[in-house]
Amino acid sequence: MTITMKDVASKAGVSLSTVSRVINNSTLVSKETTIKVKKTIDQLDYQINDSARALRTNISNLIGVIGAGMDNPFLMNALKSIETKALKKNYNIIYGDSDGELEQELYYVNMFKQKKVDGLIIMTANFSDELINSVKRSNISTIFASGYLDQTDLLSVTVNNIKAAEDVSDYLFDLSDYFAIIRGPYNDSVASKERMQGVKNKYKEYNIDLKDKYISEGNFTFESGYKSAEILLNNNKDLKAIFAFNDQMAIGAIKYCLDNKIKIPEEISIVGFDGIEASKYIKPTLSTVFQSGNDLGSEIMENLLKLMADENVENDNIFIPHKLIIRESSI
Amino acid sequence: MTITMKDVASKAGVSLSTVSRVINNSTLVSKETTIKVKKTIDQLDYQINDSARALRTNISNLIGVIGAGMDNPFLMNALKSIETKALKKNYNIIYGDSDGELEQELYYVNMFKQKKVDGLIIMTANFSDELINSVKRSNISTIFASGYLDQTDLLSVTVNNIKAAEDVSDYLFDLSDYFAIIRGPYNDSVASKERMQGVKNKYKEYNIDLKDKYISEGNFTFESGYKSAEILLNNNKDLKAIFAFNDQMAIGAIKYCLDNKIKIPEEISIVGFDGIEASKYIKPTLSTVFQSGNDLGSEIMENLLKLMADENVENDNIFIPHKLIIRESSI
DNA sequence: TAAAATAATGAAAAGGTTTTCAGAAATCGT
DNA sequence: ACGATTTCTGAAAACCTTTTCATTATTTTA
Repeated sequence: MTITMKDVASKAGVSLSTVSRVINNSTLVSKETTIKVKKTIDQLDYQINDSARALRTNISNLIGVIGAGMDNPFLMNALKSIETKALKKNYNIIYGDSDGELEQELYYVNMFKQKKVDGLIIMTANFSDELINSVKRSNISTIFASGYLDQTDLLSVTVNNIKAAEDVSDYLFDLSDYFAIIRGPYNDSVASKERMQGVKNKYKEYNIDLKDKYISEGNFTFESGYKSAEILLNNNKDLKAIFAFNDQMAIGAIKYCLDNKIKIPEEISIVGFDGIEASKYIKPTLSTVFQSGNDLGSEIMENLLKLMADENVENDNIFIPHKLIIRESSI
Repeated sequence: MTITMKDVASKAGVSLSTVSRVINNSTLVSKETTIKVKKTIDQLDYQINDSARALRTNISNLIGVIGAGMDNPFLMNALKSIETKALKKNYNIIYGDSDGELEQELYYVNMFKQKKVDGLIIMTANFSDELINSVKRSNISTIFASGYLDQTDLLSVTVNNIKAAEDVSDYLFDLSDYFAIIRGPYNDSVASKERMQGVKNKYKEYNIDLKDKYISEGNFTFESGYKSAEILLNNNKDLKAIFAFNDQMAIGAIKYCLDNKIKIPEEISIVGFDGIEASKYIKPTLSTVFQSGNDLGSEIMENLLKLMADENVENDNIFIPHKLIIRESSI
């Protein structure tokens, strides 16, 4: 039923090989033949069978991406950028969202192995050993992109979470004797872990005790930010500043303050992380660490392409720029 | 280099066919052989070659989705739901974002044809004739999901944009003699067109003149909402209500009002569309037409699976529920 | 117990490409 | 004008599965 190269060949009166050559822009076919074949391809509305091609060439033109959280605008910006870059090189993105479930992640890695993806991008919240091992065994060119990796044989692209958190800490210590933190899930997020590290570094540097009651665990949602703000403000009567590990939680925290007539930034300063578009359009506008999803995506793809081409990649851990942007939610 | 079924077969001391049978859970292989083969598969870490399988079976286990706007949380919710449902049936999602470019869309349809996707979901902003024709020619089971389609041989799943806009109109006419609209791009969005139709219906029903100056064209971004609010408020001194065709634009409009000390809802009521999570966390909270991305995704997949299984689908145009939710931004 | 049915296995074809190898036709150099 | 290149084309193998058909071994039936 479906039209194959064979049909094209016989209709055009040439051999299979010739048709294939035309399709792949081989130089060794005469101009007239090329035209003739192309015309028949159009006439028959012939479509390449990518499975057959992939089988033969061992190239799938597929890049697998495993991520956590399609409700995360920053991640989606990065994904969009990845997709755009990929398409330019004729790669299609095959995306699997794990929702943070390890089992899902492993399942996806397996599926992607079977699909023989040419490259793999891991943007999961956490990098479990099982995941890393499964990826390593696969021998697929892979970029990790939620945080730093200490394994020298693996490549990561990420914002410098530690440094960024240190920047925020420095800024907030200027405003107040201490500040509270709305972090991500304790065991499930590299980014959260790293940002926490940055905070700890600064608390230590300034010799200030980082008490447990300064810290609340959220899960990167608006709602968890709202609830965390309530807890933190109740437990710390003189609290003057909160650092939330993403913008959604920061916005949730702001909402809690507004609902409870707590003045921002007069009574409390709030800083987020990511710099999503919405952070500019809430009132008060949100102070936040801006990182560009576009930057992340570009850097990921650039390096992945190098990796796939077996070129040397200069650095194990690549950082994208970040910038603390002060807006109305902090003073 | 790569391990194939042949390797498994010879190591396990059985034939190729037997290995294949074990992998595909055929009943006609003895218990012992099954165990033996499975063990060797584990030992060798054998992975199926999906290209070969797809070539042979003509089933790719791939579902193509073409969408516009990964920065649209509602769309992403739907996509997430699609993906979850798909995975349960062992389908992988291959997503292409067109950014509203027709050329991109056609390109993706072509790529997906070549990849021999088993099903196709079109969530682009607009359904151009070219796109529709290309899809039709492909003979791939397809669901359209941004708006209603009058072609009886195609299936669409969408919120009832017309009815929803009528609901909002009725509500706003209760508040004020007229209201302004922030719509989507003129030619590029079915949803916008349909919602506009709903508005027009009600203006007509109540015999009110829908003046051009009541309408501003946005592009579904925060920023365009902000700018549109400025234009509308400047051109209509006694304006009491604005209907924005999505939540982002509504939030942008709110921001403009707050920036300019225009009281919401006392001086102006604002209603959005979609009911994204953020609409609950801005201040004032946003009145909006809620539709569930989850509903949309489920309904799409359910019908797509039926379509792919050649089952009859009862309805050409399937509507998912919507609900006008009144919050603080309107009275 | 012999014939018939069932269960388990293997050999081989088919699916649609790409690519190597060989060969024919055309062009070149001298 | 002849052999040597160069240009173009075709035949056939290979990629890795699934599946049909045939075959052997086992169990059932009368």
